Amino acid sequence: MTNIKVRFAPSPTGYMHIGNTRTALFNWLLAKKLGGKFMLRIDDTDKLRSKEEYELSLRDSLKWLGLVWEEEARQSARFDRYNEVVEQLKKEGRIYACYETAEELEFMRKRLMNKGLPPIYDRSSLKLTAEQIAAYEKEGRKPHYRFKLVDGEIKWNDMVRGEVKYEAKNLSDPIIIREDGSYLYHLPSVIDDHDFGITHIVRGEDHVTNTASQVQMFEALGGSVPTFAHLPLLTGKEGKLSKRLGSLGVRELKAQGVEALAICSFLAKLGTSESIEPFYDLESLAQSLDLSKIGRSQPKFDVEELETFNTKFIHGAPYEYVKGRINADENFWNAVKGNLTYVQDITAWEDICHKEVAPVIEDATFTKQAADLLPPEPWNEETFNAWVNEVKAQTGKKGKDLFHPIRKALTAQENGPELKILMPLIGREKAYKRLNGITA
RNA sequence: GGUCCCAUCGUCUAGCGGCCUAGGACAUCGCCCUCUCACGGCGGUAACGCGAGUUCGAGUCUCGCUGGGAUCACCA
Repeated sequence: MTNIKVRFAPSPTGYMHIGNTRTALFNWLLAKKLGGKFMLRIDDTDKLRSKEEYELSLRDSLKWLGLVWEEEARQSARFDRYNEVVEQLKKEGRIYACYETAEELEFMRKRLMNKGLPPIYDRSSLKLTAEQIAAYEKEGRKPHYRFKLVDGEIKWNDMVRGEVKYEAKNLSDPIIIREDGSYLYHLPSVIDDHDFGITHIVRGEDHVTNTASQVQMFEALGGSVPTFAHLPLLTGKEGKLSKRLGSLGVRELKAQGVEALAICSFLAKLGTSESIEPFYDLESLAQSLDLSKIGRSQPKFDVEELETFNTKFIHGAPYEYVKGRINADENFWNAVKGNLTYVQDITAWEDICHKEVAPVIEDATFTKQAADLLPPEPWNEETFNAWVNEVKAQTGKKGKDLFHPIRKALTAQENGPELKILMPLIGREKAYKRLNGITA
C-alpha cells in the first residue's frame, strides 16, 4: 500500500476566499477519506507579492475551517534543492536558456495570434549559436529558462474528468526560471510533490494544461506521477467568479457569523449530484466524498444560497455542535435555535431573559390582569401552560389575542421561542413588571 | 485564433436508445400542524439551447450551429 498524501499549496499573495477554500477542502477530505496525510505548503516563490500577513491569515482561516495539516513546507526554504534539480535537468537537456525579452515574447505572441496561429513558443533560443549567446551576454542580457517538452501525447486519468489527453506540440515550453533567477511555480511545485511523496492533487480545472506539462516534469524527475483531479471552476451569479468572490473572503464570512462547517458542507456538495445537506463534523463529510459525483460543468456559487443554507444548518444543529461556544444549556438551545440566523444571535434571547426589556403593551387592561394571575415561584416549564389556562378562563381571550399581547409584553418581540421555556428564565419579578408595562 | 471542457426546472443535478406524459434536492408557492417564527407533513408551479442526421423509436448516438468557460504570462 502506498502512503496517501495530499497537499494544499496556497501562495501567500491574498486572503483565503471561496475558491481557495474549495480546493483546500477537497484535498483535505480526500486525505481523510483515503486515510492519508494532509500537508500545507506555502508557495512563496514570488517574493514581491508574498506577504507574511497573508500567510498568517491563510493559516488562521484553514484552522477555523477545521482543515488542519500534519505537515508543512515552504518553497522559499528549498531553493537549494530546486537549483540542484535544475542543474541535473540542464545536463539532460530538459532545461534550456532563452534570451528573448518579455517585450519580444509579447510581440511574437501577438503576431502569431493575428495570423490566426496558436501563440506557442518557437524554441528559437534553442537554435542560438555560441556567438549569438555570447553577444547577448555581452549586451547584458540575462537568460530565463524553459522546460523542454518532448513531443507526443500526454495523458492521465483524471479522477473527475476521466482520461485527459494533450498533444505536447500544442503547448509552449513553460518558463520555469525568470530572468532575475527567481523561480516560477511550475517546477518547484513538481519537485516538492515528488520529494514529499504527494500521491493525489486536487485543483481547479484552470490547471489542466499546467498538468499536461507537469506530467512531463514528474517523468523527468524519474518519479511516479500523482493522481490528478481537476474540479470545474465555480462561477458567480453573473458570470465570473473571481472578482465578486475575491471580496468574499473566509474572514468576512466568519465575521458575519457563517459556520465553518456550513461553508464546508455547502462547498463539498455544490456541483455534485448529491444534495447539499448539513454535516456537523468534517469526518463524516469526508466519508461521504465521492469525486465521481462531481459534474463536469461549472456550478454557480451564490452567497445568498450559502446564507440560506447556513440558517438551515443552525436550525438543525444538535446541542453537541454548539456546546462550549454558548452559555445556554441544551434545553435553551433547542428551544431557541429555530429562531436564530447566526449562533451568536442567541445572546439576544439570553438578554431578554436576564437583562432589561422595555415591554410592548398592546392591551394594558388584559396584560395587567394576566400579571395578577401569575403564580408564585418556583417556575418550571409547566408553569406557562397552567398560568395561560387560568388567564384564558378569567379573561375569555384565546388564540392570537391571548398569546400575542403576552409575548410582546414579556419579550418585546413579535415572535420567538416557545414562551413556556422563556418564562421560567425570565422569572416572576421581571414578568410581573413587564406585564404591567414597566421596563425590567 | 489553436487546444481542452461544458450545455436538462430559478439553482445543483439524475438520465449512459424504449422503464421519461423527464426523477431528486435546494429555492419558491399553497394547504395542514401550531400562541408567533422555525421545524415537520402533504401538494403545486417549473427544464431537455437550435438545426440536421442515424433509428421503428433520441434528453440519451453523430455532425453542424449558437452560447458559456479554461488555457495559450518572466501569476499561481
